[in-house]
Amino acid sequence: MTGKKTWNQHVVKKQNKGLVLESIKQNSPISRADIASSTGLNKGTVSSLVNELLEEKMIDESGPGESKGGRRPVMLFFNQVAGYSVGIDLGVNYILGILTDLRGNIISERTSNFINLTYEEILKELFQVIDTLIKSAPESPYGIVGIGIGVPGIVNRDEKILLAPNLGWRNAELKSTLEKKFNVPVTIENEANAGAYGEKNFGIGKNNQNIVYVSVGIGIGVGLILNGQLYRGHNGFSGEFGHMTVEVNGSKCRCGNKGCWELYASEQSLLGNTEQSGNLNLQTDKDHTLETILDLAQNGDKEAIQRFQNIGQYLGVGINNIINIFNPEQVIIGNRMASAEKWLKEPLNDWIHNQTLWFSQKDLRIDFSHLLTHSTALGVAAFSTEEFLYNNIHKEVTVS
Amino acid sequence: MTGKKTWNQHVVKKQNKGLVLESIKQNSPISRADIASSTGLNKGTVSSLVNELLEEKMIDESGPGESKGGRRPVMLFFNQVAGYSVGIDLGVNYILGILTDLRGNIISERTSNFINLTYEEILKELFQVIDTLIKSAPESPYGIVGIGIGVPGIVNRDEKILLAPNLGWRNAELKSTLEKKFNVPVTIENEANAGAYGEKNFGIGKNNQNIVYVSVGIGIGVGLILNGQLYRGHNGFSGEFGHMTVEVNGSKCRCGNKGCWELYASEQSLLGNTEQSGNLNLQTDKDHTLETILDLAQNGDKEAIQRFQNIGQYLGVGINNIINIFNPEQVIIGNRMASAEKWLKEPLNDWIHNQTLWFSQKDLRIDFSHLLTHSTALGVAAFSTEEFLYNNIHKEVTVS
DNA sequence: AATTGTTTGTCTAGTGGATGAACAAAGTTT
DNA sequence: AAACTTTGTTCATCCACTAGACAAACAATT
Repeated sequence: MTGKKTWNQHVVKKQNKGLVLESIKQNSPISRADIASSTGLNKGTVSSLVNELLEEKMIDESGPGESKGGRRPVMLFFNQVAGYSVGIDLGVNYILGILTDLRGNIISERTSNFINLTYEEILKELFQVIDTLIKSAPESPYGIVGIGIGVPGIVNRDEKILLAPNLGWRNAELKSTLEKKFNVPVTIENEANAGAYGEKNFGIGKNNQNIVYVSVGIGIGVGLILNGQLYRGHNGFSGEFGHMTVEVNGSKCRCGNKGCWELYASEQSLLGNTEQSGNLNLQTDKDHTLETILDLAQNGDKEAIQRFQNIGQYLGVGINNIINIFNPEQVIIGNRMASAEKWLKEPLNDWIHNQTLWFSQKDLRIDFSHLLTHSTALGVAAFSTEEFLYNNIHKEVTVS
Repeated sequence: MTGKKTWNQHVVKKQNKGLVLESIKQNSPISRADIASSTGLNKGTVSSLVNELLEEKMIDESGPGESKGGRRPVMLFFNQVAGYSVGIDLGVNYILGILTDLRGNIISERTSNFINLTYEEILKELFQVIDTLIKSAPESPYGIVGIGIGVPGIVNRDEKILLAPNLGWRNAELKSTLEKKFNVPVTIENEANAGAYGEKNFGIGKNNQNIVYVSVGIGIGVGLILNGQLYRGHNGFSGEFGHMTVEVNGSKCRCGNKGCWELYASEQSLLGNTEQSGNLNLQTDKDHTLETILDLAQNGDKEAIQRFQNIGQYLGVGINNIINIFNPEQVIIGNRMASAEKWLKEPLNDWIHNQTLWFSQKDLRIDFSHLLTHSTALGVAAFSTEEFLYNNIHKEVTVS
């Protein structure tokens, strides 16, 4: 019988200050008077909160703006370069690292590709990527506000990596290792969850409150934004849609189950590693990657196109289930497979239009990510940024 | 850019008062001092809030309790008879109505069975049930605090019934009709959502924050409690799991789709109305109901038992998907089919233990409802109660 | 150019609610 | 009986928001 917090005026102030900051971030340039009328707060309250934010260098004052028939307003801007955030997409055979400002603009980027490295070797590579990114950050009042890592695996509520099958990791304590080394807050999150968060904040999912993000790569992961916030499940590992049964008597999956969705609708299926890829026989049938098959399709290869269309349809099967379950506003298809939008879109939409209950199709959007491979890195970077913006503004920080 | 609320001391007071009331409701009898230490609020604050609640007759003071080595405390009780709530489970061929006190204890109950009535006839029946229940309520300070109706259909965010296929309703404005007639707040909710809420508040789902409630009757509906609160989806109609695809090339469903879960795991399948019920031929094969088949199974009829086991397994298929998706703490199987727990349990558990990812099985409970057919009515009654308890305690109410 | 009215932003007094400490009442323990 | 504990109230204080007055800065009108 705890967990519940008492409420006092400190909470009120923190919330209102966050509200003012949010208002400036979303609508800058904006005057104090406009903030007061749009938030409903008193002019005086806004004035004092704005002054605190100015002292903390979270916002900037510019010269006077346009008059609306009276005294000219002082325009306020969100200081997006008050600090920087590091976001890492840790893939099976690559690291994609970015440095973003507080608005999520990518300031610098660094990638590293590898095959079959051990945990220690990947860690070394990771340290190097992060080091380079941190060094590339311009001088700023708050410096690096945090590091976020997106991983293809199961992360529990304590941000411990329980299992990352494709990396061969188990029970990795990455968070504490990194926090000790870099001395900033570190967030570890599942790749699909982070991608969903990235799309909500910077991508095509802006302003939507109920989003299902389907990350289609080697496997399939799903990130859920429900009622405007990321849903993680009881232990932190929701969204394991990849192992949803779509054929009760289908092929065997390495998870032990049969007929799992990701056998039919992921890169695995495309590359012909499963029975389901069927009789197709793409020339040599070996050494193909998503990229080479994309090239073939681009050049009109019927077999390649057929494979994509097949995947599109199976994506439809699973997404249909998801829609009936969640009644989302939007479904976003992201990660590597999103590059094949051109061939996936039609069979996918066809399946859904024919199969989904009519009332669930109302107001429903199905989109392909525009951030493509950057959703995850942007998402994890945003975790740190948000944490910094709305949980640290009440502290008495000495600004350099 | 609205929707967000400003925070002021009124909100703080309302929240704290709710916290105190909740504390008394959960832990009565309890003293003011204990409330202060368990909530973290100041003794003085608790004292003044408690006195307001006493004036409002929401709580009662009893005589002194046991001393812990000093002055004896004054014990406080939640006044569960300060008002009453009406909850209705509106089924396809029955109405189950209950009157509950503020703790969800059933005070009186009334059912009505019918076949093939028109909307107007059902309405008339409904009015009569509600009237009887209201008249059965003892004298109390607040009287009837609200009426809740659970319906087997799609309810949107404005609580309009968009579609109730088995009732043959479309676009029914039940809420306003009832509010005009009875002049109290009315809540309309989907039957499975209400059932989930009922189980969380009064049933086997108490104290769990992430619950999936599977209502198995003629169809299958699912109610979701995520992060401790009911998730309704963007337009209010999440949980249409009944039409989740479990066999891509399965039998045709009336929804237009193929291989829907509810064809294989609901009463429909049990009663032999679908291809899936297979070669079984239960004597006459007609005029059977869930109850008669239960009787047969009870008497050791192998065919009947086989049918239940078959359904148990298919329940496992769908629930397995649900677990992988939501990583819930608990799955509750409710509604009419829950009576067959004895035969369903084993095949269901077997399937899940074999098929579900190991990490999702951690801390997972699979339970059958004990409230049985009462989950929904209790749930909708609780909507009104909760609304009354935590949104009306700040008003200046004149208590009779 | 003077007047009038509007908009912006600050300042001050006032309000509501939480807090901490003092205190009385009513116990138990020694 | 004296000393200590626990309970619950009271009161002065603190803190954040609000209302309203006010000055500064501007546009529109005369």
